Amino acid sequence: MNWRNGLNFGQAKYEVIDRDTFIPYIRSDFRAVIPFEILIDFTEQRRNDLVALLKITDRVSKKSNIRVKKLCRSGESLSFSLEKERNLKDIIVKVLSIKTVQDCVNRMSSNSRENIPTLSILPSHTSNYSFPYQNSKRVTPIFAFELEDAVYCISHFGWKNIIFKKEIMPDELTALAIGLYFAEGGKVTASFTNSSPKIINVMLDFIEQYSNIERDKINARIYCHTRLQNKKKNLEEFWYSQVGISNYGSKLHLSENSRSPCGTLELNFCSQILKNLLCGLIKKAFDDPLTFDPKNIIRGIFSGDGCPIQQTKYFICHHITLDKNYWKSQFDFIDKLISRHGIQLKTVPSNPNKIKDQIRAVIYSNWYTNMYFMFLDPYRFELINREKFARRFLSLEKTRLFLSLEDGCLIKGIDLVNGLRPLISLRNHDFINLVQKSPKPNRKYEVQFSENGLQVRKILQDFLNNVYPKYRKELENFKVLLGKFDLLEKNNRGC
DNA sequence: CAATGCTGAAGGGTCTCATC
DNA sequence: GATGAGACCCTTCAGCATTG
Repeated sequence: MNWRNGLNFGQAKYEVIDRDTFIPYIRSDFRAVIPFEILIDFTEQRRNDLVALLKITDRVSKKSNIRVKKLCRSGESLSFSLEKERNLKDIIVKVLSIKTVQDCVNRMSSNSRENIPTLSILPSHTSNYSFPYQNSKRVTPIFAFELEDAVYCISHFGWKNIIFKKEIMPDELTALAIGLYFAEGGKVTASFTNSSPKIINVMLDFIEQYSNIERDKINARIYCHTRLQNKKKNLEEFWYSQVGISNYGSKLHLSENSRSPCGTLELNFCSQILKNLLCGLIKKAFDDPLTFDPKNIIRGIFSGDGCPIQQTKYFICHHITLDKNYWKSQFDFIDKLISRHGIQLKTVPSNPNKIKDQIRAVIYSNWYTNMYFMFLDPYRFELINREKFARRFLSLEKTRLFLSLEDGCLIKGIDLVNGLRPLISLRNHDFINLVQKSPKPNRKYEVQFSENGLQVRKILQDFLNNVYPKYRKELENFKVLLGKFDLLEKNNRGC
């Protein structure tokens, strides 16, 4: 090769091809320098704090990668490491951009609700904890370059380049991912744990859509009951078929406590930058809640962390468990979303000064609110809770009565006090009117539906006849699927 | 309808060690 | 000194029961 001397000490060797392209000379420590004549096209001075965006092409395989590299002073030149590319024999480097560390850390601000610039939500530094960041420390800067429709990132001490799309759409998928990561995402590392393939798929879809992290490269591990320890292969095949992940840990994560028949999948994205991007999105949803459709975030949160609780025979409430240390901001976040639907969220215990250990946000919903909540479909991605909530609501006495009530039917006054008492609250909701038709002692009332009442009953009937059967069918299909992988339990505790 | 109490287990934090 | 990858361990919570 026709090496010619560099400008610096005559020791840097490289071959300049073009204004921005060169063949590097790779030293024994896998470092190479950027030719001075190329460097000065990008920056006026050789400072210590520069970061470069380089396109590195392997001339044998013709494959190229765009990578962010921190530049280091090396004598009078600036060098970068090619250790990561040490397997490539014949490479050519094109300099795309050079910026100062400060410029790489600067983030644009944006109030856009149409397309959210990735750089407006990506934090400038990684933190050792997730949103809401209380007691969290800034750990290391995240260097970011915008190029065409992508953002290339690396953390200062990291060696994994992450590529994001330049803009994130505030659509359904993003809102769901925000809710899901808020509920189930790792607090310290970028991880995600869940036993529902549907939920895992939403998260993976989001990550694949907006980053270069692909699902078949993600590390996963299966958490399951000890009785499944001989079925590692079945479990892996099941999860591969459902979410397309093939990279599993060498051992199962066994526990006597696991209940899911297909185990719980633990994903490790191995990227602080990804975790921080997701936290940035959650923060955006918190700071500027009108950006996202709240019902999709709610669906994420409830599918992940919520559960419908049948408190009494007549009453269903909804729990979301909060983190003991961060409950206040978590509560505010959920409350902000829920209140936009006119639903009231409360904390238990109601007096925060009495907090011993467990804090949860609860929706103490009356029948009417619960019906609205059911139509909102908060548990959309959690088959079991989704069916459970619908089944419990549809079996409530008041629901059954409302569905079976005929417009214009006559009822006895005595029944209003006993079995048909729920009619009074239906009247209070203005769904029906009770018109007295005969006097004491054998009072009779005629049930007259209001227009609103007829309409709501029709929606509810449609739900009972068309929507709820689908929930059940999905649950059945899931059991059949488990059977195919020989994972169906005889006593079937998980379902 | 609202709030508190209780208990086994579900889910998530933390550790280790090699690597950059 | 931070990150990535893997493995282990323990704290917080789901869901019901009871009381206000």
